[in-house]
Amino acid sequence: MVITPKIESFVMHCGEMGSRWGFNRTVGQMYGLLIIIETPLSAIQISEALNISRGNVSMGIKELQSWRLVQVQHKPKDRKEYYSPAGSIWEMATRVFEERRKREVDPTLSLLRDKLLDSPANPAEAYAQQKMHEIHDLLETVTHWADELQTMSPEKLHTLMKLGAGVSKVINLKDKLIKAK
Amino acid sequence: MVITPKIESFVMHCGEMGSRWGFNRTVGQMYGLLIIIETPLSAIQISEALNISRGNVSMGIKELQSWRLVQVQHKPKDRKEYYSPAGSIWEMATRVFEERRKREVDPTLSLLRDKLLDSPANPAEAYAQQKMHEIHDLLETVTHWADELQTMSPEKLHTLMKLGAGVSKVINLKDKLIKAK
DNA sequence: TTAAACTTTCAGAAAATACTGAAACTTCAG
DNA sequence: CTGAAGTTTCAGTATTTTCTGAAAGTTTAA
Repeated sequence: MVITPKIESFVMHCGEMGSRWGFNRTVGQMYGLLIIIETPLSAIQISEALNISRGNVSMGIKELQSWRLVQVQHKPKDRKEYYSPAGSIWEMATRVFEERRKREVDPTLSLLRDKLLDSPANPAEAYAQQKMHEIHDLLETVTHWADELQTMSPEKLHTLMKLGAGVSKVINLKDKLIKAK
Repeated sequence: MVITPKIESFVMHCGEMGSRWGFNRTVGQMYGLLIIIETPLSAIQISEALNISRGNVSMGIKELQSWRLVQVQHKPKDRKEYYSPAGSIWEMATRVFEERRKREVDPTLSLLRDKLLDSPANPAEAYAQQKMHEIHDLLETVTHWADELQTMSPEKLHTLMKLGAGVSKVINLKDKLIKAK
């Protein structure tokens, strides 16, 4: 495994960004390393490359697995487990996005649903519920939209994104077609 | 300012989610409180409602301002500053999204651009650069797409989201129209 | 000016989070 | 079975982040 300064700086960057992306520094570094190095790596290789303890690698792998971002492989005549990123870059982005939604949006959505069940006891609560309702609707719309985007194939999604604001025109077009009926 | 158990549980939830949304617990609570209480609140009111120090409120407000999520107001005959959420729920979501992109994506994009400037020194670097290139392109596409969505009016965006996977059909339609030329 | 009313800053304390390393556990070849 | 080769767990430690409260700074009415 060759780690040149360029590769190292990418890995360290992933570490620094780690916490912003939803995991911690070492997990970020581990993931960066697995992506940037072509061959699958064993736990001990990761631990040596990043100068972190074997135990920490084990915990980090577990974390990455909970995000469905790594795959385990075995080599013949070797009992070690070798890790590599699960799926293409595109799929990884999709997974991070999806998992983050689960962690960042779903709990709030369920709390709001719950709070919106019973009726307000006074004007302050009436206002509060109105706001909660707005947030709930927004999150639900966004969640639903994200769900649907994810059922689209990467290619179609790519087309859609490349289309950019052009989508707006296409929608106008559609509106006109409908009205013209 | 009336804080019923229902309102309190919303505020506490915002605190718990805070770190997942990009800020810390008290900042999350403060923001939740400002959203859910109709009247603008002074720093001291916030500090009392949440049982946190006056200094912490000052730092929290600063943080929320850096996210462009709060507004300051003044009441006549009163020197205190009163805080309230900036913009509609929809605008808030947009801002959080935008600011997070700035913090989570932009630094990586600029690192990648930099690393991709010079040519690979060996096969390991060639592989690494190929991966960096893939990530770069993905992030650039997504960033660009997000930029364009943000220039759309909230209503149009809402229409687009409600349309959901239907977008896919509209795109197909567009393709057919083009090909039919 | 002055001083009251407010805000901000920041050093140090407290709390939360991450990391280590050794022990416990698992697996499998012989 | 046994033990070598590996993985996981977790108590304790280290590091990072957050919070407090007192001091310094700012603004304005009189």
